[in-house]
Amino acid sequence: MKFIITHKSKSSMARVGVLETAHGRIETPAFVTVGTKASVKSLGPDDLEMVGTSVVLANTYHLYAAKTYDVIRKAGGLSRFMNWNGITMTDSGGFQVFSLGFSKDHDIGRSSTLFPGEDLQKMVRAEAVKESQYIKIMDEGVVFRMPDGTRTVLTPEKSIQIQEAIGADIIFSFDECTSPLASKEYSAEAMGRTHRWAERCLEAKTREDQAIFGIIQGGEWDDLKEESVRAISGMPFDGFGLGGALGKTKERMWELVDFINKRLPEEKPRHLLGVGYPEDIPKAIRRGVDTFDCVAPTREARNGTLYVKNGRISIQKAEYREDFSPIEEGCDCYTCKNFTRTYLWHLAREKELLFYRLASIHNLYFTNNCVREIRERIKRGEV
RNA sequence: GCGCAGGUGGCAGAGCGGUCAAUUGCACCUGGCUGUAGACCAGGCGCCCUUUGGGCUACGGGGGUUCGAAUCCCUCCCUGCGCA
Repeated sequence: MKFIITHKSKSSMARVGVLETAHGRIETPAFVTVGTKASVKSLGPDDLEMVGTSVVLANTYHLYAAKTYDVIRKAGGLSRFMNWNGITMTDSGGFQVFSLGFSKDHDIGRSSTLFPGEDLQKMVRAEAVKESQYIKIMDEGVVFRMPDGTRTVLTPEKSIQIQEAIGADIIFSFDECTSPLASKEYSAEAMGRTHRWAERCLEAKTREDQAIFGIIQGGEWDDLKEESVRAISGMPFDGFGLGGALGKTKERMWELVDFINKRLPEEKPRHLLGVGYPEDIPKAIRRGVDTFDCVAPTREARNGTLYVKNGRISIQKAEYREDFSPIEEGCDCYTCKNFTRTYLWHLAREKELLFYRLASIHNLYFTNNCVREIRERIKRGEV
Protein backbone atom coordinates (compact mmCIF):
# COMPACT_ATOMS: atom_id res chain seq x y z
CA MET A 1 0.00 0.00 0.00
CA LYS A 2 1.15 3.48 -0.79
CA PHE A 3 -0.26 6.72 0.59
CA ILE A 4 0.73 10.10 -0.73
CA ILE A 5 -0.68 13.38 0.46
CA THR A 6 -1.22 15.66 -2.52
CA HIS A 7 -3.00 18.66 -1.05
CA LYS A 8 -3.20 20.17 2.39
CA SER A 9 -5.69 22.64 3.73
CA LYS A 10 -4.30 25.84 5.16
CA SER A 11 -7.18 26.45 7.49
CA SER A 12 -7.66 22.96 8.91
CA MET A 13 -6.11 19.53 9.18
CA ALA A 14 -7.91 18.42 6.02
CA ARG A 15 -5.83 16.81 3.31
CA VAL A 16 -6.24 15.11 -0.04
CA GLY A 17 -4.25 12.01 -0.72
CA VAL A 18 -3.85 9.08 -3.05
CA LEU A 19 -4.13 5.63 -1.57
CA GLU A 20 -2.83 2.85 -3.74
CA THR A 21 -3.21 -0.88 -3.25
CA ALA A 22 -3.00 -3.99 -5.37
CA HIS A 23 -6.63 -3.40 -6.34
CA GLY A 24 -6.28 0.14 -7.50
CA ARG A 25 -5.77 3.65 -6.35
CA ILE A 26 -8.27 6.01 -4.88
CA GLU A 27 -8.36 9.57 -3.75
CA THR A 28 -8.90 10.42 -0.14
CA PRO A 29 -10.79 11.58 1.80
CA ALA A 30 -13.04 8.70 0.87
CA PHE A 31 -16.14 7.16 2.32
CA VAL A 32 -15.86 3.43 2.87
CA THR A 33 -19.03 1.51 2.14
CA VAL A 34 -19.82 -1.25 4.58
CA GLY A 35 -20.32 -4.71 3.13
CA THR A 36 -20.14 -6.78 6.27
CA LYS A 37 -20.72 -10.20 4.78
CA ALA A 38 -18.89 -9.58 1.53
CA SER A 39 -21.92 -7.79 0.19
CA VAL A 40 -23.28 -4.29 0.43
CA LYS A 41 -26.83 -5.15 1.28
CA SER A 42 -29.12 -4.96 -1.75
CA LEU A 43 -26.40 -3.71 -4.11
CA GLY A 44 -24.20 -5.33 -6.71
CA PRO A 45 -20.74 -4.19 -7.79
CA ASP A 46 -22.12 -2.26 -10.74
CA ASP A 47 -24.36 -0.33 -8.37
CA LEU A 48 -21.40 0.45 -6.14
CA GLU A 49 -19.42 1.79 -9.03
CA MET A 50 -22.35 3.88 -10.19
CA VAL A 51 -22.76 5.31 -6.73
CA GLY A 52 -19.13 6.36 -6.50
CA THR A 53 -17.97 3.86 -3.92
CA SER A 54 -14.23 3.27 -3.95
CA VAL A 55 -13.69 1.07 -0.90
CA VAL A 56 -15.73 -1.74 0.64
CA LEU A 57 -15.31 -2.93 4.23
CA ALA A 58 -16.21 -6.48 5.19
CA ASN A 59 -16.16 -8.02 8.64
CA THR A 60 -13.93 -10.74 9.98
CA TYR A 61 -16.33 -11.84 12.68
CA HIS A 62 -19.26 -12.33 10.35
CA LEU A 63 -17.30 -14.10 7.66
CA TYR A 64 -15.74 -16.31 10.29
CA ALA A 65 -19.07 -17.08 11.93
CA ALA A 66 -20.51 -17.83 8.50
CA LYS A 67 -17.61 -20.25 7.95
CA THR A 68 -16.88 -18.85 4.52
CA TYR A 69 -13.50 -17.24 4.90
CA ASP A 70 -11.65 -20.29 3.56
CA VAL A 71 -13.89 -20.28 0.52
CA ILE A 72 -13.06 -16.64 -0.02
CA ARG A 73 -9.38 -17.52 -0.01
CA LYS A 74 -9.98 -20.27 -2.58
CA ALA A 75 -12.02 -17.84 -4.67
CA GLY A 76 -8.95 -15.62 -4.89
CA GLY A 77 -9.71 -13.17 -2.14
CA LEU A 78 -12.52 -10.87 -1.17
CA SER A 79 -12.30 -8.67 -4.21
CA ARG A 80 -12.54 -11.56 -6.65
CA PHE A 81 -15.07 -13.38 -4.48
CA MET A 82 -17.60 -10.57 -4.57
CA ASN A 83 -16.48 -9.36 -7.98
CA TRP A 84 -15.72 -5.94 -6.58
CA ASN A 85 -13.24 -4.16 -8.75
CA GLY A 86 -11.92 -1.87 -6.09
CA ILE A 87 -10.20 -1.58 -2.77
CA THR A 88 -11.32 -3.71 0.13
CA MET A 89 -10.88 -3.61 3.88
CA THR A 90 -11.81 -5.97 6.66
CA ASP A 91 -12.60 -4.96 10.19
CA SER A 92 -10.95 -7.20 12.73
CA GLY A 93 -14.02 -8.24 14.69
CA GLY A 94 -13.04 -6.01 17.57
CA PHE A 95 -16.17 -3.95 17.31
CA GLN A 96 -18.25 -7.06 17.88
CA VAL A 97 -16.68 -7.31 21.32
CA PHE A 98 -18.72 -4.26 22.06
CA SER A 99 -21.81 -4.67 19.91
CA LEU A 100 -22.33 -8.30 20.85
CA GLY A 101 -21.25 -7.84 24.42
CA PHE A 102 -21.88 -4.74 26.43
CA SER A 103 -24.43 -3.14 24.13
CA LYS A 104 -26.31 -6.38 23.85
CA ASP A 105 -26.30 -7.03 27.57
CA HIS A 106 -27.56 -3.56 28.34
CA ASP A 107 -29.80 -3.21 25.37
CA ILE A 108 -28.18 0.05 24.45
CA GLY A 109 -30.13 0.78 21.37
CA ARG A 110 -29.65 -2.39 19.49
CA SER A 111 -26.00 -2.09 18.82
CA SER A 112 -23.78 0.82 19.22
CA THR A 113 -25.57 3.81 20.57
CA LEU A 114 -22.57 6.04 20.46
CA PHE A 115 -23.97 8.74 22.65
CA PRO A 116 -26.20 7.33 25.36
CA GLY A 117 -28.44 9.75 27.21
CA GLU A 118 -27.90 10.54 30.86
CA ASP A 119 -30.80 8.39 31.99
CA LEU A 120 -29.17 5.42 30.39
CA GLN A 121 -25.79 6.27 31.81
CA LYS A 122 -27.25 6.15 35.29
CA MET A 123 -28.89 2.82 34.72
CA VAL A 124 -25.83 1.05 33.52
CA ARG A 125 -23.10 0.00 35.84
CA ALA A 126 -20.02 0.60 33.82
CA GLU A 127 -18.20 -2.25 35.46
CA ALA A 128 -20.79 -4.65 34.12
CA VAL A 129 -18.61 -4.78 31.04
CA LYS A 130 -16.83 -7.66 32.64
CA GLU A 131 -19.95 -9.66 33.29
CA SER A 132 -21.34 -10.03 29.81
CA GLN A 133 -23.52 -13.03 29.25
CA TYR A 134 -22.72 -13.08 25.57
CA ILE A 135 -18.99 -12.70 25.47
CA LYS A 136 -16.02 -13.37 27.62
CA ILE A 137 -12.97 -11.20 27.21
CA MET A 138 -9.60 -12.53 28.26
CA ASP A 139 -6.08 -11.52 27.48
CA GLU A 140 -5.83 -14.50 25.21
CA GLY A 141 -8.86 -13.49 23.18
CA VAL A 142 -12.63 -13.27 23.15
CA VAL A 143 -15.23 -16.01 23.32
CA PHE A 144 -18.51 -15.06 21.70
CA ARG A 145 -21.59 -17.07 22.53
CA MET A 146 -24.64 -16.75 20.39
CA PRO A 147 -28.13 -17.35 21.72
CA ASP A 148 -28.27 -20.62 19.79
CA GLY A 149 -25.23 -21.85 21.69
CA THR A 150 -22.75 -21.44 18.88
CA ARG A 151 -19.34 -20.48 20.13
CA THR A 152 -16.92 -18.28 18.26
CA VAL A 153 -13.45 -17.67 19.55
CA LEU A 154 -11.41 -14.81 18.27
CA THR A 155 -7.84 -14.06 19.21
CA PRO A 156 -5.51 -11.52 17.61
CA GLU A 157 -3.76 -14.36 15.80
CA LYS A 158 -7.03 -15.86 14.65
CA SER A 159 -8.31 -12.51 13.46
CA ILE A 160 -5.21 -11.97 11.37
CA GLN A 161 -5.30 -15.49 10.03
CA ILE A 162 -8.89 -14.99 8.92
CA GLN A 163 -8.19 -11.55 7.53
CA GLU A 164 -5.31 -12.95 5.52
CA ALA A 165 -7.58 -15.67 4.17
CA ILE A 166 -10.20 -13.09 3.23
CA GLY A 167 -7.41 -11.12 1.64
CA ALA A 168 -8.61 -7.54 1.75
CA ASP A 169 -6.14 -4.81 0.80
CA ILE A 170 -6.28 -3.21 4.21
CA ILE A 171 -6.89 -5.08 7.43
CA PHE A 172 -7.27 -3.92 11.02
CA SER A 173 -5.67 -5.08 14.19
CA PHE A 174 -7.92 -6.87 16.64
CA ASP A 175 -8.96 -4.48 19.40
CA GLU A 176 -11.27 -4.38 22.36
CA CYS A 177 -13.85 -1.76 21.63
CA THR A 178 -15.17 -0.51 24.95
CA SER A 179 -18.44 1.17 25.77
CA PRO A 180 -18.60 4.93 26.21
CA LEU A 181 -20.03 4.05 29.61
CA ALA A 182 -17.02 2.05 30.72
CA SER A 183 -15.08 3.44 33.67
CA LYS A 184 -11.68 4.95 33.21
CA GLU A 185 -10.17 2.06 35.10
CA TYR A 186 -11.73 -0.52 32.84
CA SER A 187 -11.00 1.50 29.71
CA ALA A 188 -7.36 1.62 30.70
CA GLU A 189 -7.30 -2.12 31.21
CA ALA A 190 -8.97 -2.74 27.83
CA MET A 191 -6.64 -0.27 26.17
CA GLY A 192 -3.60 -2.10 27.50
CA ARG A 193 -5.03 -5.31 26.17
CA THR A 194 -5.65 -3.69 22.78
CA HIS A 195 -1.99 -2.62 22.68
CA ARG A 196 -0.77 -6.12 23.51
CA TRP A 197 -3.12 -7.52 20.89
CA ALA A 198 -1.79 -5.00 18.38
CA GLU A 199 1.72 -6.39 18.85
CA ARG A 200 0.45 -9.91 18.48
CA CYS A 201 -1.40 -8.95 15.30
CA LEU A 202 1.76 -7.55 13.76
CA GLU A 203 3.61 -10.64 14.86
CA ALA A 204 1.02 -12.94 13.32
CA LYS A 205 0.83 -11.12 10.04
CA THR A 206 2.56 -12.90 7.16
CA ARG A 207 1.26 -11.37 3.93
CA GLU A 208 3.21 -8.49 2.48
CA ASP A 209 0.55 -7.42 0.02
CA GLN A 210 -1.88 -6.40 2.74
CA ALA A 211 -1.64 -3.23 4.76
CA ILE A 212 -2.58 -3.26 8.41
CA PHE A 213 -3.99 -0.42 10.46
CA GLY A 214 -3.61 -0.24 14.23
CA ILE A 215 -6.55 0.96 16.30
CA ILE A 216 -6.39 3.69 18.90
CA GLN A 217 -8.48 3.09 22.00
CA GLY A 218 -8.42 4.66 25.44
CA GLY A 219 -11.97 5.90 25.82
CA GLU A 220 -12.65 9.55 26.42
CA TRP A 221 -9.66 10.38 28.61
CA ASP A 222 -6.91 12.55 27.24
CA ASP A 223 -4.13 10.81 29.09
CA LEU A 224 -5.29 7.37 27.96
CA LYS A 225 -5.79 8.55 24.40
CA GLU A 226 -2.34 10.06 24.44
CA GLU A 227 -0.90 6.83 25.70
CA SER A 228 -2.78 4.82 23.09
CA VAL A 229 -1.64 7.06 20.26
CA ARG A 230 1.94 6.77 21.46
CA ALA A 231 1.79 2.99 21.77
CA ILE A 232 0.04 2.29 18.48
CA SER A 233 1.94 4.84 16.41
CA GLY A 234 5.12 3.38 17.83
CA MET A 235 4.40 0.10 16.13
CA PRO A 236 5.01 -0.50 12.42
CA PHE A 237 1.43 -0.08 11.28
CA ASP A 238 0.64 1.23 7.78
CA GLY A 239 -2.14 3.43 9.03
CA PHE A 240 -4.45 4.00 11.96
CA GLY A 241 -8.00 3.44 12.97
CA LEU A 242 -9.70 5.80 15.38
CA GLY A 243 -12.06 3.54 17.16
CA GLY A 244 -14.42 2.70 19.86
CA ALA A 245 -15.60 4.92 22.61
CA LEU A 246 -15.06 8.50 21.62
CA GLY A 247 -16.76 10.21 24.53
CA LYS A 248 -20.32 10.53 25.63
CA THR A 249 -21.23 13.42 23.34
CA LYS A 250 -20.64 14.43 19.76
CA GLU A 251 -18.70 17.50 20.81
CA ARG A 252 -16.35 15.36 22.84
CA MET A 253 -15.95 12.95 19.96
CA TRP A 254 -14.72 15.70 17.67
CA GLU A 255 -12.38 16.99 20.34
CA LEU A 256 -10.93 13.51 20.64
CA VAL A 257 -10.59 13.02 16.90
CA ASP A 258 -8.80 16.32 16.78
CA PHE A 259 -6.63 15.37 19.73
CA ILE A 260 -5.63 12.05 18.20
CA ASN A 261 -4.93 13.29 14.69
CA LYS A 262 -2.74 16.07 15.99
CA ARG A 263 -0.52 13.43 17.55
CA LEU A 264 -0.53 10.82 14.80
CA PRO A 265 2.27 10.84 12.21
CA GLU A 266 1.06 12.98 9.37
CA GLU A 267 2.18 10.80 6.51
CA LYS A 268 0.11 7.73 7.37
CA PRO A 269 -3.59 7.35 6.59
CA ARG A 270 -6.20 7.64 9.31
CA HIS A 271 -9.47 5.84 9.27
CA LEU A 272 -12.34 6.93 11.50
CA LEU A 273 -14.23 3.79 12.35
CA GLY A 274 -17.98 3.76 12.13
CA VAL A 275 -18.75 7.44 11.76
CA GLY A 276 -20.53 8.87 8.80
CA TYR A 277 -23.81 10.72 9.01
CA PRO A 278 -23.79 13.34 6.28
CA GLU A 279 -23.35 16.09 8.87
CA ASP A 280 -20.30 14.29 10.30
CA ILE A 281 -18.42 14.20 7.04
CA PRO A 282 -17.05 17.75 6.85
CA LYS A 283 -16.19 17.65 10.54
CA ALA A 284 -14.20 14.45 10.18
CA ILE A 285 -12.37 15.65 7.12
CA ARG A 286 -11.47 18.99 8.66
CA ARG A 287 -9.89 17.09 11.51
CA GLY A 288 -7.59 15.17 9.23
CA VAL A 289 -9.53 11.97 8.68
CA ASP A 290 -8.72 10.26 5.38
CA THR A 291 -11.21 7.43 5.26
CA PHE A 292 -14.25 6.53 7.30
CA ASP A 293 -16.92 3.88 7.11
CA CYS A 294 -20.47 3.81 8.31
CA VAL A 295 -23.47 1.53 8.06
CA ALA A 296 -25.86 4.45 8.31
CA PRO A 297 -26.33 5.30 4.62
CA THR A 298 -27.32 1.76 3.75
CA ARG A 299 -29.12 0.82 6.92
CA GLU A 300 -31.09 4.02 7.12
CA ALA A 301 -31.94 3.68 3.45
CA ARG A 302 -33.41 0.25 4.07
CA ASN A 303 -35.31 1.62 7.02
CA GLY A 304 -36.85 4.38 4.93
CA THR A 305 -34.65 7.36 5.80
CA LEU A 306 -33.31 9.17 2.77
CA TYR A 307 -30.72 11.91 2.75
CA VAL A 308 -31.49 15.33 1.37
CA LYS A 309 -29.60 18.61 1.53
CA ASN A 310 -31.54 19.92 4.50
CA GLY A 311 -31.37 16.71 6.48
CA ARG A 312 -33.35 13.58 5.87
CA ILE A 313 -36.83 12.46 5.00
CA SER A 314 -38.83 9.39 6.00
CA ILE A 315 -40.11 8.30 2.66
CA GLN A 316 -42.94 6.15 3.96
CA LYS A 317 -44.75 9.14 5.43
CA ALA A 318 -48.16 9.97 4.01
CA GLU A 319 -46.96 13.37 2.83
CA TYR A 320 -44.99 11.71 0.00
CA ARG A 321 -47.98 9.81 -1.30
CA GLU A 322 -48.48 12.23 -4.13
CA ASP A 323 -45.09 13.84 -4.33
CA PHE A 324 -43.96 13.37 -7.89
CA SER A 325 -40.59 15.01 -7.44
CA PRO A 326 -37.34 13.08 -7.02
CA ILE A 327 -35.92 12.45 -3.54
CA GLU A 328 -33.65 15.42 -4.06
CA GLU A 329 -34.08 17.94 -6.84
CA GLY A 330 -30.82 18.16 -8.78
CA CYS A 331 -29.38 14.89 -7.46
CA ASP A 332 -27.66 12.96 -10.22
CA CYS A 333 -28.06 9.52 -8.73
CA TYR A 334 -29.78 6.75 -10.62
CA THR A 335 -32.73 6.77 -8.26
CA CYS A 336 -33.35 10.49 -8.46
CA LYS A 337 -32.92 10.60 -12.20
CA ASN A 338 -35.47 7.87 -12.76
CA PHE A 339 -37.98 7.67 -9.92
CA THR A 340 -40.32 9.84 -7.90
CA ARG A 341 -40.92 10.08 -4.17
CA THR A 342 -44.38 8.71 -4.81
CA TYR A 343 -42.93 5.57 -6.27
CA LEU A 344 -40.38 5.19 -3.47
CA TRP A 345 -43.17 5.81 -0.96
CA HIS A 346 -45.11 2.99 -2.53
CA LEU A 347 -42.14 0.62 -2.71
CA ALA A 348 -41.22 1.34 0.90
CA ARG A 349 -44.72 0.68 2.17
CA GLU A 350 -45.02 -2.51 0.22
CA LYS A 351 -41.54 -3.58 1.27
CA GLU A 352 -40.72 -4.25 -2.35
CA LEU A 353 -37.15 -5.45 -2.79
CA LEU A 354 -36.47 -2.74 -5.32
CA PHE A 355 -36.93 -0.18 -2.58
CA TYR A 356 -33.86 -1.29 -0.65
CA ARG A 357 -31.72 -0.99 -3.72
CA LEU A 358 -32.99 2.36 -4.92
CA ALA A 359 -32.86 3.84 -1.42
CA SER A 360 -29.33 2.53 -0.81
CA ILE A 361 -28.19 3.86 -4.17
CA HIS A 362 -29.40 7.32 -3.29
CA ASN A 363 -27.95 7.48 0.23
CA LEU A 364 -24.59 6.12 -0.88
CA TYR A 365 -24.44 8.46 -3.83
CA PHE A 366 -25.34 11.33 -1.56
CA THR A 367 -22.64 10.38 0.93
CA ASN A 368 -19.94 9.76 -1.65
CA ASN A 369 -20.83 12.94 -3.44
CA CYS A 370 -20.60 14.92 -0.27
CA VAL A 371 -17.06 13.61 0.29
CA ARG A 372 -16.10 14.23 -3.32
CA GLU A 373 -17.24 17.84 -3.18
CA ILE A 374 -15.19 18.52 -0.09
CA ARG A 375 -12.20 16.81 -1.66
CA GLU A 376 -12.44 19.04 -4.69
CA ARG A 377 -12.69 22.09 -2.50
CA ILE A 378 -9.57 21.12 -0.60
CA LYS A 379 -7.76 20.76 -3.91
CA ARG A 380 -8.91 24.20 -4.94
CA GLY A 381 -7.67 25.55 -1.65
CA GLU A 382 -11.16 26.48 -0.47
CA VAL A 383 -11.12 24.43 2.70
C1' G B 1 -88.91 -21.28 2.50
C1' C B 2 -86.46 -24.89 6.07
C1' G B 3 -81.82 -26.42 8.63
C1' C B 4 -76.96 -25.21 10.37
C1' A B 5 -73.06 -21.62 11.27
C1' G B 6 -72.07 -16.66 12.08
C1' G B 7 -72.35 -11.02 12.63
C1' U B 8 -66.49 -7.74 17.61
C1' G B 9 -62.55 -1.62 16.71
C1' G B 10 -59.82 0.32 9.13
C1' C B 11 -59.29 -5.24 7.86
C1' A B 12 -58.51 -10.31 9.60
C1' G B 13 -59.55 -12.70 13.92
C1' A B 14 -59.63 -13.87 19.76
C1' G B 15 -62.88 -13.32 23.85
C1' C B 16 -68.19 -16.25 25.37
C1' G B 17 -71.46 -13.21 32.70
C1' G B 18 -67.53 -9.25 36.19
C1' U B 19 -60.20 -8.72 36.16
C1' C B 20 -62.81 -5.88 28.49
C1' A B 21 -62.00 0.11 25.72
C1' A B 22 -61.63 -5.47 24.54
C1' U B 23 -55.54 -10.86 23.14
C1' U B 24 -53.04 -11.10 18.48
C1' G B 25 -51.69 -10.08 13.33
C1' C B 26 -52.03 -6.61 9.31
C1' A B 27 -52.71 -1.56 8.14
C1' C B 28 -51.97 3.37 9.98
C1' C B 29 -49.24 7.38 13.01
C1' U B 30 -44.56 8.91 15.84
C1' G B 31 -39.77 8.19 17.01
C1' G B 32 -34.96 5.80 16.60
C1' C B 33 -30.88 3.74 13.68
C1' U B 34 -23.10 5.93 13.21
C1' G B 35 -16.12 -0.19 12.74
C1' U B 36 -24.41 -4.11 10.41
C1' A B 37 -26.55 -11.03 14.74
C1' G B 38 -30.79 -4.71 11.88
C1' A B 39 -34.93 -5.03 4.46
C1' C B 40 -34.88 -3.55 11.67
C1' C B 41 -36.41 -1.81 16.59
C1' A B 42 -39.48 1.04 20.16
C1' G B 43 -43.99 3.58 21.30
C1' G B 44 -49.00 5.00 19.89
C1' C B 45 -53.52 3.57 17.70
C1' G B 46 -62.64 4.86 20.27
C1' C B 47 -63.68 10.08 22.18
C1' C B 48 -62.72 13.67 26.20
C1' C B 49 -60.02 15.40 30.66
C1' U B 50 -53.58 17.64 33.03
C1' U B 51 -51.78 12.39 35.18
C1' U B 52 -50.02 6.71 38.10
C1' G B 53 -55.97 8.43 37.23
C1' G B 54 -61.04 9.84 35.80
C1' G B 55 -65.40 10.47 32.53
C1' C B 56 -68.25 9.21 28.11
C1' U B 57 -69.68 6.16 23.93
C1' A B 58 -68.86 1.12 22.15
C1' C B 59 -68.70 -5.58 20.36
C1' G B 60 -75.24 -5.73 13.67
C1' G B 61 -80.51 -2.95 15.37
C1' G B 62 -84.24 -3.12 19.22
C1' G B 63 -86.04 -5.25 23.73
C1' G B 64 -85.21 -8.31 28.11
C1' U B 65 -82.75 -11.33 32.35
C1' U B 66 -78.96 -9.85 36.03
C1' C B 67 -76.09 -6.07 41.27
C1' G B 68 -73.30 -6.49 36.50
C1' A B 69 -73.67 -8.51 29.42
C1' A B 70 -69.32 -8.32 23.73
C1' U B 71 -70.58 -12.75 26.56
C1' C B 72 -77.45 -15.41 28.54
C1' C B 73 -82.84 -14.97 26.43
C1' C B 74 -86.50 -12.87 22.69
C1' U B 75 -87.10 -10.38 18.18
C1' C B 76 -85.68 -7.95 13.66
C1' C B 77 -81.95 -7.20 9.89
C1' C B 78 -77.70 -9.14 7.34
C1' U B 79 -73.88 -12.96 5.63
C1' G B 80 -72.03 -18.04 4.51
C1' C B 81 -73.01 -23.27 3.79
C1' G B 82 -76.59 -27.40 3.03
C1' C B 83 -81.59 -28.86 1.47
C1' A B 84 -85.72 -27.10 -1.35
